Amino acid sequence: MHQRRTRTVDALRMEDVAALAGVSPMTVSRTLRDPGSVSKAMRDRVQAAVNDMGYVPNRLAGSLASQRSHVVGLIVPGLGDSLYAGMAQAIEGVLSEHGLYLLIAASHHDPATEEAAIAAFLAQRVCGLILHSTRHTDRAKILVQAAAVPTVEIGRLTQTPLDLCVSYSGFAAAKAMVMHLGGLGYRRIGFVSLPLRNNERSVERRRGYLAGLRELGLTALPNLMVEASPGFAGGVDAVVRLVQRDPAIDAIFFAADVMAVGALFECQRRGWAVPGQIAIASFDDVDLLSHVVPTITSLRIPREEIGRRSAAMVVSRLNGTFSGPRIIDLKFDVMTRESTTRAGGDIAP
Amino acid sequence: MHQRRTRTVDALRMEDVAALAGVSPMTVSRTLRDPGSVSKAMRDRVQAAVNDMGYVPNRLAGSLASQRSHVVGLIVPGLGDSLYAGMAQAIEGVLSEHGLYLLIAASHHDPATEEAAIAAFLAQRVCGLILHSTRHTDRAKILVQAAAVPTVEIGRLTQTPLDLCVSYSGFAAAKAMVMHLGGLGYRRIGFVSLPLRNNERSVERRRGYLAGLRELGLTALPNLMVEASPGFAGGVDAVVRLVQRDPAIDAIFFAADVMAVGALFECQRRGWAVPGQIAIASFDDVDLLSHVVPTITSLRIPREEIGRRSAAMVVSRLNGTFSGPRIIDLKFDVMTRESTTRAGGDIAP
DNA sequence: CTGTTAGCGCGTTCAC
DNA sequence: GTGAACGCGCTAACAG
Repeated sequence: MHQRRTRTVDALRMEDVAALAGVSPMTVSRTLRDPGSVSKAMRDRVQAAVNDMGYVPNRLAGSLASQRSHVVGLIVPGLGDSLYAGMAQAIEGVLSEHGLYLLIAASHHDPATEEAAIAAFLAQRVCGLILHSTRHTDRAKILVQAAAVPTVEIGRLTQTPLDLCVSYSGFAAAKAMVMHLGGLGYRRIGFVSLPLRNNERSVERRRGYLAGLRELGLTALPNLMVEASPGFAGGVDAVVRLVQRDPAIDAIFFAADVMAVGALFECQRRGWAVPGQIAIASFDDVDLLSHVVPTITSLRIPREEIGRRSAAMVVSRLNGTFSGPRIIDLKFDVMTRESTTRAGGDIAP
Repeated sequence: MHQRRTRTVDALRMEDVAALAGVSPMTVSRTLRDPGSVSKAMRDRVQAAVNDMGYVPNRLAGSLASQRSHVVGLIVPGLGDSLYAGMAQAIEGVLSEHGLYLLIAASHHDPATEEAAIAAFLAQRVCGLILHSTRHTDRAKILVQAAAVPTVEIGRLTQTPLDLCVSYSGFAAAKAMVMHLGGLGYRRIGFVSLPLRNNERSVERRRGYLAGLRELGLTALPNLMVEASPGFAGGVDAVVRLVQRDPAIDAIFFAADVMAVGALFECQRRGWAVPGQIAIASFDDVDLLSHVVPTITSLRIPREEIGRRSAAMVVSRLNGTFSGPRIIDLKFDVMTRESTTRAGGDIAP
């Protein structure tokens, strides 16, 4: 015969609280989840017992029973980059207002790593998923769609999201900046890209650059395009290479903010005037850009808004109050600053 | 009579996989958790069935049954600050190597908010807790200790941790920097603090500053100490206030990196020579400090190591392989850079 | 408004 | 090396 297994664990259960309060466990459960559904007398008795004992409900058991969890999964390339950290911060803020928690994993721009994280999160039965990447393995797509959990992709505006998408057009943004530089009179506009491998966003920005040139009637010169590693060092390296290849270059558009700042500092060290000899423009408006001397012209990307809206979409899907488009195209702005000012005066006619 | 509740949910269970593979659910469970404990023939049959069906196990149920979860909770002031984001990144890296996941919440430097997050995480039955703050409400302390879950505090070196602590001494670091500046010959050394309210780390750094002055035989002058808000703007504001109060000030030590950079830019705008008229030193070595012109002298804080070590401590506690001290005091370094170079030559005798 | 019953999908424990 | 029974702690569904 089996011997009845006895509880060796010391964590309190609802039953214990119920016993102290002299009610059934069900009343405790209701009191905790929906105090309004219980009479005031009961509620007070239960609350007192909960406080006295220091009872902490087991949400694992609750989620299993109710088939509903309170955890949203977020997968970003990494938290080291302030762009992703800022989005995560905004997401966490919205979720915590709604009693939801945030599980985070890093994909390191690798679809296989992302797939593993998705599988792990679905195993944890997350109630929603926010993915930075828009590029997934086939199995990842199948898993997400089978799980039928609200899923928002945020890294890029895709017309074929797994479910929902909130982002901005990197193509349009890059193009707008090139047009802006052209409007200021710049003609030899260089472009510094992030690594294009496994990164559709980089590719998209580069396409925007090329489209901008075309619209301006300028020829894309291979000498004016380089790929650089992220970070200050990448920008330093890139500006030096570009000027060596084409000393007549008059503006450089960097596909990421930190690179632009690194390049600016390198110009200062070498005595290259910014603006004057070289104008500098950047993507993705971090605080730093409006504090350096000179301040750097850049694109203001709605990163906090992407975070908030994506979290809000998950929340409204869970509430059943979702309505509106599945794809949200947020706007960006060109922030004109000192680093692109023309010598003589202002905007060319 | 009760009608037997029928499963309306479509998620697969082990039973389904087991049926397809022609084995018992138990064999599926074992195959997934410990493939070595099952014969190769069984293992292959089960794996095939799992893949065919796209089965994703339910870890909520698993954790409930085994009384063991795979989720670690992290509570930081916020993810917006790159310091915390960097730690979170390092923690996530170590945890994911060990099959653990990271739940994150922001405390916004508020003990009550922290308490709520701790309670929520314990309700989710996290298997470990990493807390940035070392200041907690009484109830938070009781909850953590009752949960008996490995807990690491990382924001500050405390001699009375809830359980474990990995950090560095902010007092010793601030003092070391002041001594360093004194050694370079600076005598009117100003100090810019972060808000002191609800922030033991700020208080500790300020104590270190005062101790350094004392050791140098210098008097602490109220005019040389200001409190500023974090961020570039705080630094801009602080440097201006300090110079107005005491035009003879020869060095300023900022208790946070971004403030120091903001101050440097403001000096450039106003034509105050750095170094020369004012030397600038900073706390907490972000990349930016070694890229600006001039580069900024600062303290290199072992933030990644704090992240890695704290996660490793949780992991080893879970493994039962933990040994070693409960409090780990990591070392910092003074990084001497251009912003504190003396006019004539180098270090004073 | 409150209590009873019957699982949620697994892992533990034991027997084979 | 494999299977059967039982319960982890909670909530859904229903009866009163």
